[in-house]
Amino acid sequence: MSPKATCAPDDLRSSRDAVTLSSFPPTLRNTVKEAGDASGHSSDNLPRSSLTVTGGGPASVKHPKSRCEQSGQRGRRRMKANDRERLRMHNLNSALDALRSILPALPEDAKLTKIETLRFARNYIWALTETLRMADQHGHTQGYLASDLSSPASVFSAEWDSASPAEAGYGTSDQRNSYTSVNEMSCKLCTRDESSAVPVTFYFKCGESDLRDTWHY
DNA sequence: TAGGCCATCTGGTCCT
DNA sequence: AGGACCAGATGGCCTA
Repeated sequence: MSPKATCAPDDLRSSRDAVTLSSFPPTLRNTVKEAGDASGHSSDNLPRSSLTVTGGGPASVKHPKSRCEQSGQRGRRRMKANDRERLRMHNLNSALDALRSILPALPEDAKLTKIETLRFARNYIWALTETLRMADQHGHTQGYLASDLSSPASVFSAEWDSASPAEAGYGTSDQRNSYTSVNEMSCKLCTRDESSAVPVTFYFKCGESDLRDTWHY
């Protein structure tokens, strides 16, 4: 009942070798680049320490010399490294925002956390892949998929549901709560052309679950 | 108030 | 040598 992905999506670990801008589609790549050029000053990721020094971490304990106290070449190198690291994290957050933006629309005020975004994206990609595979099996690939494949959003409509039918009890008045606390997200994918469409509804989770927990109709 | 999430600082490691 | 990446630690903010 629970189809397993043919690929191995479990390894979400990114590495400097695997994740590069060139690995993104042009549109997303541009988005990421723009975010980088903008120093990651998105509304959600305003650098908190651009003007004030916060955090400091264990280093402030283990290494009494703070940012302000460090002097000389060592201090300058450290400050440059901090700036680079800050920008790197801003770029990473911008990329995550770009990823959120291409995922199926969420209810208002239901912004996914970082880990939820990654997990949900993985499952969403898997669901799209399965949909294509099933459409191909039914011989419906030629007509509508070929022309729209570059734009999944135009091929599929996605409807959010607070919970799967089997777990309808999870629904609460608080959408955000129902999505994140319960750790359940479901997405119904339908092809646009109902006549030739393969009706597929996926329900999957954004929590720490294996794709084996994903099921479809 | 506890717990989750996040931004930041920092030193270590690897790569160019 | 310098930059990129990573993980650990810490404090701030928010919510239940």
